[in-house]
Amino acid sequence: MVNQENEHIKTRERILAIACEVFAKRGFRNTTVRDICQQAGVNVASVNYYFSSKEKLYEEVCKYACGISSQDGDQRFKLDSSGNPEEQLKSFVQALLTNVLGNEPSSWRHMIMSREMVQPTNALSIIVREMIKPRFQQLYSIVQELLGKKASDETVRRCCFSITGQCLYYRFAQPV
Amino acid sequence: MVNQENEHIKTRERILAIACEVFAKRGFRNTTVRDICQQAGVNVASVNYYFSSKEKLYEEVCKYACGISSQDGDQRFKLDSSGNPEEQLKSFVQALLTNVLGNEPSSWRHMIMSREMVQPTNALSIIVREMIKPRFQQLYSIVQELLGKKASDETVRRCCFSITGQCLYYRFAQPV
DNA sequence: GACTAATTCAAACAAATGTTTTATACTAAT
DNA sequence: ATTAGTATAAAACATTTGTTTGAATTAGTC
Repeated sequence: MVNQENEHIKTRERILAIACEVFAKRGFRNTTVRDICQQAGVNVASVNYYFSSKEKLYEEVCKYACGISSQDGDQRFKLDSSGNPEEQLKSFVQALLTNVLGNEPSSWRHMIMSREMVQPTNALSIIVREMIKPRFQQLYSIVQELLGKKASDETVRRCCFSITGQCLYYRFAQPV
Repeated sequence: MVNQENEHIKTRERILAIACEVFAKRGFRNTTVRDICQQAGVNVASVNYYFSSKEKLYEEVCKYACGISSQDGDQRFKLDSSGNPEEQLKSFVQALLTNVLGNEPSSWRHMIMSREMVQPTNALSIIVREMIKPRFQQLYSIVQELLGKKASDETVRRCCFSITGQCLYYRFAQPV
């Protein structure tokens, strides 16, 4: 076999897809390799064959989440950079909320993100930061334009914290 | 031995105290009975002897957290029901923030609460709800008085969500 | 001081779980 | 068709971990 990139995607991707869901749903420790493999319909050894360990698989899941974020998600976030700041902020919040609260396949990314925030695992929270930082930057510029030049950096940051805080709270409070 | 209530508190309480910290710090699944016992300086069998299982010990920890909440915490919350609504709200937020952000021994309660919100375990989140609900009620009445009679229930609730959301966000965002 | 109940301890047990192994089936190039 | 590299499968392995056991020790009671 020659083309290592395009072949065997089937099982490898199947594992990755299932792993995303179940890691998001149950967390790292509550997820067993056997669970993933059973749901994916592959052999138990497959995880170590393709990802060499459960931990590496989880890293791959996180990277995948970040990758999607810079494709899918951020596109949705960047759609309307045309309107005035008020409208931009409105659509930003709307996009964030639908992303955060959605039950669609996209929501598992935020589940993993939430987990990482409460229980950071290794250096993976750094990867997660790659997903959070750009969004925060975006929101920061919107708020800055909205408040004008006179607003101090600290003020703008606090406003951003306040906004994202209110949005993310709905995710955390969902089980309550 | 006769007085079952007052004797042997030493090791039992020592286990409980350590368990609170380590469960809060590492979560349920990442905590081993051996860890707790080693840190507490007791034998491995002690957990099952006094609490009959790791899960029951965790329940006990949660109940303990709620118990403290209705003693310590809520006292701090109820201190100044004298001032006007604005002051009450201010002191409420202040109390919540110091409780949420504090590194003192009291903060482990909120760590466990946070975990339960992201990853509810069994019916224990019900117990946690006992800690959350009364506070929310308190905040609700403050906000209601602040907004006047004309404010709808939904409006008041949303304001409460907004406030607690902003406060709790600082806990979740701490690792970031 | 003897006796009974409670506690502590070391060891072992049993189940779960990540990982490795070894053999077999498959795929593609020569 | 043969062969070499790849993928899959079943079983076994090794470790972790919650729990149990049974003996030894301690504490309280008469």
